[in-house]
Amino acid sequence: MEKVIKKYVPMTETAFYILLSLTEPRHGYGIIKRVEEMTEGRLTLGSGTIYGTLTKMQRDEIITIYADEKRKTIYEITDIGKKLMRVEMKRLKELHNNVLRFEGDFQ
Amino acid sequence: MEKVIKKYVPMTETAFYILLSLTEPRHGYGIIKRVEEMTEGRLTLGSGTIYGTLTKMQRDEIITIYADEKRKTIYEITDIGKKLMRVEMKRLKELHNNVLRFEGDFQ
DNA sequence: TATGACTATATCACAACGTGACATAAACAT
DNA sequence: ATGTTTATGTCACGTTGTGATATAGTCATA
Repeated sequence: MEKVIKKYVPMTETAFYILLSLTEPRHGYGIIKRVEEMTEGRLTLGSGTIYGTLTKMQRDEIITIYADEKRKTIYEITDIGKKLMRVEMKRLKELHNNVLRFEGDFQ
Repeated sequence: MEKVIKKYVPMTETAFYILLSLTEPRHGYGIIKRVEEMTEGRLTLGSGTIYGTLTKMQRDEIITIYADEKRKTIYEITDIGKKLMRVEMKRLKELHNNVLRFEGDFQ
């Protein structure tokens, strides 16, 4: 297990949705809009969050630059990033199982 | 929507499992053991995490003291805490739906 | 009865994270 | 021209989880 996966799991909701939006290459602003769409407006990422996180993820080789246009830096997910997502998704399934198991106790 | 719910959602995995373990009243150390059990050993909470979080949650009336024995302070979840858990569980279901929708893209 | 393992709580410094404010500027429609 | 949207970046701030450190009671066993 790569060290970087331990570092990123458990992932924050923010980081998870950023990576989930990279099913195809996108730039920062495009990610913000895509996350809004996927969460039906519930989640709007701040500019500090998105550009800070993208820089950090690029440093850790979770994502990489796909294209560098004048006013857009477009990122794509790497193979390490995909592996990270598989691990995180497994954790989210465990979480979901526990939700189903115990939700009756909180009604 | 109570202010405290906005403050606690999205919840960290740690906070979520602490509350999920309170399907019945427990003390700090008992919560640590219960969370280990629920996650099959994956998650062991540090002492700083558990006692810090319990103090904070008590201050915010998410949990309350159920019994105060010599060497054990036993907590239970409040009605506000249960409502918070219902909101958080709804969010986790949205997350899980998105996992199912897009997991194929990360294989 | 001493020894070690386990139970139980508490505090502290530290690093990491998300956030909004602020700044800058290009693109585009009215 | 004017305002809105697109687009990126930096910064200070508060919150969080964590492990180290400390303290101490309980319990089995050698």
